[in-house]
Formats: sequence, C-alpha cells, structure tokens
Amino acid sequence: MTRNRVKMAYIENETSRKATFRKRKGGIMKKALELSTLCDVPIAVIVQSEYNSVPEVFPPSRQAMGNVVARWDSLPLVDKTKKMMNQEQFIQQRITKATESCKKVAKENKELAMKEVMYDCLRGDTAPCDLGEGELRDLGGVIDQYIKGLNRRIQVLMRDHASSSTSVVPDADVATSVAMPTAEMGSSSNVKDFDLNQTQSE
Amino acid sequence: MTRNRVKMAYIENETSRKATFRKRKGGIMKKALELSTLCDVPIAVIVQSEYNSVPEVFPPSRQAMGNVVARWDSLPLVDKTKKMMNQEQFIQQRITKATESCKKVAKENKELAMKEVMYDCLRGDTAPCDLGEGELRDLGGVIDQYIKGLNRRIQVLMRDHASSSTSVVPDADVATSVAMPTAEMGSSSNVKDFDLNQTQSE
DNA sequence: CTGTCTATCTTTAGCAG
DNA sequence: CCTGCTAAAGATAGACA
Repeated sequence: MTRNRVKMAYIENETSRKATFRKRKGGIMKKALELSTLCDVPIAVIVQSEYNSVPEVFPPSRQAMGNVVARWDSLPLVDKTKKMMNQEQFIQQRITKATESCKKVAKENKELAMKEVMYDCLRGDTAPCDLGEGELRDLGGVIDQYIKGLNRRIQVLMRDHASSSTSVVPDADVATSVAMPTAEMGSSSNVKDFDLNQTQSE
Repeated sequence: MTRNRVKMAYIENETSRKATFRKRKGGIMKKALELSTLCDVPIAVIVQSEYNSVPEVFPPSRQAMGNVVARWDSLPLVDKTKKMMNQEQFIQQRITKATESCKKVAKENKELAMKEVMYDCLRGDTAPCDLGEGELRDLGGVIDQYIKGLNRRIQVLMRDHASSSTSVVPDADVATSVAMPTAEMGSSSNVKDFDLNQTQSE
C-alpha cells in the first residue's frame, strides 16, 4: 500500500487535524526539550489551539517560561525589527531558496539528459543531426566536461602507474567512474526529483 | 560503520554543540511552521542562544508573535498555574510513564524467558529442579497461559472442523501459532529493548 | 561558516483495538 | 479519549568540500 505524501496544507478533515495536532504538538515539545537539553539554551514555546482553552507551553515551569518571554519583550524595538520580517518577506525568502535549488536540479537534469544523448550518439543509436542548435551547444559543453573528466582520470592512472611499476593499473577503476551506461538506464529513470519542502536558516 | 546513538545530554564539544544547535533550531522552526500550517493554530517559539544576541523567533512576523505572547501574558494566573507544573513535576511525570513502560517490557521479557525455559523442559534440555521456588511459580503461570492458548486454539479448530466436514483441519495452523522454537532461538536473542526516549503528552 | 551527502535514527499518518 | 503498530517520510550526526 502506497500512502500518499502528506501535503503541507490545512487539514480539512476534523478528526485527522485533531490527531495530527496532538501528535505534532507533542513532537514540538519534545524537540524543544531536546534542544534545551543538548545545547543548554533558554527556549519558549507557546501553542494555542481551539482544542484547549489554555495554551500549551514549554518549558513547563512558569518562571522559566516567563523569563524567556520577558527577555524577548524587553528587547529594543530595533533589535526585534532587525530580526523580524513580515510574513510576505518570510515566504519570499523560502521561494528564493527553493527557486535556486530548483534551477540547480533542473540544470543537473539537463546535463544528465545530455549525457544520455551523448551515449546514444556514441552507440550510434542517435545521430547528432537530430538535435537543434541549442541542444548541440549544450551537448558540446557536456562532452567537454566529460572529456576533461576522462583526462583527469588518465592523469591519475598514469601517475599511479609510474610510481608503482610492479602492478598493472586496474582498468576496472576506469570502468567504474566513467562507465558508459547500458540499456537499463531509461530516458527518465535517473532524473532527479525536486522538493520545495526544505528547512530555512536565518 | 555503526554510528553511536546520541545521548540526550549537554554536548560538551563546542563545535558539535553549535552545529547541533543550528540544525535543531532550524528543525524546530520548521516543525512550528508545519504545525501552524496543517492545523491553523497560533504558535510562538522563542529561542535564545549564546550564539545570537537576538533570539530566534517564530513566527517571523512581529505582530503574530506579539499576539501569541500577549494572549499568554493576559491569561489569569490561575489558568497559567493550572497548566503549569514545575520542572520537577514535569520530569517526575516522564519518569512515571517511563517506569510503567519499563515494567511492562520487563514483564514481557520475563515471560519470554520463562517460555524458553518451558521449551527447554519439554525438550528435556533442562530439569525443572534446576529452578528456584519463585521461578517455578512464574513458570507455572506461563505454562497456564500457554495451555489456555492451546485450549482456545483447540476449541476453534474443533468448531471449524464441525462446520466444514469436507476438509481436514490444517495442522500447519496450529504449528504456526504455538510452534515450539528450535535451536536458533538463543536465550537472549528475542529479549526486547527498552527505550526511555518517549514523547510525553499533557 | 555554509552547504552537501549518507547512514541511521525519529517522527508520524493511517489504521485497529 | 488513549495505546500500539507499521511503513514511509523526515530529521540529523558526522564527515567533508
């Protein structure tokens, strides 16, 4: 049974939402306890909910809780503002990061695809004339990278061979790092996924 | 390579502690975002640290943050107190729960061990006279349970046999549910672990 | 410091009792 | 409401670039 990936969105179903809330609230409180234990940092968590009239809080000591909140309250407005950004900026930051990662993955995917085309050409399965001008240029770049990799590998092998003249350089090593893929490498089988669900840092 | 389980204690090593702090702070903030998104609950997190002069907070909007904290502050003292317990009580609660689980697991382990003794006796590998008085009593309990299980199973099989007279009752079924373990069941191989690291609820 | 990778460990959604 | 289970997703320690 393949369970669906949980979407990061408001859970409409009342029962599920409540169950999720209970579980995740416990999870956050535990994480808070762990962080404060492992690193000895003051931390406060306040969770309001429609399920409890009184908010859940960490730490469970009123005084410790009050201390953290008070220190926050007493901060100069400038400091708060410096650290703060409004919700829009916050989301914008996530989008920016996600977009960067996305582009990076897209680029990698394109290079993988080009590499496959290259292998096709080498095997004679595809004629280069089937490609458009832009694709040919990209393919050229990939081939350049590939040849550079081969040359680096050759350098290493030749140096190794020179220093250790008693044994033959293992060709299997070359095969491992620059092997030509065989049929089971489908056209879409090795394309990477992209996931927006990433942690942001400050 | 078997990595060591991380102990839930203050991390002495400065570098590790800092790295852990950064990662886990991000983790908590992400969890907070997820919880507030999934269940649409107001939540506030404040993390002070020696690494940043200004605390890290969630949500990143000053106003939303202030709202949650203000609502907390405005609560009557009785309500706060009702929800609160001091650190000692908090830890005591965890210990109580953990102790219960521990006892339960210990009991299960003891029964498993007794069961193995019983099998040993049945096979003739161990003579019952090797056991102490208390162990004999426990063994008696286990055997009683076992025989009850066998009788229940027999009841079921006889009922099935009575209703479906066309087919022979499959003995393999009995073997599956009450099979006598063979040599590979080592004396300590099937003893359960106990882990104190559990989530507490309110 | 910041990001990356991967082997493990932890959390949790969904279901059953 | 709670507990337990399991498969899958997520978090993260440690090592490295």
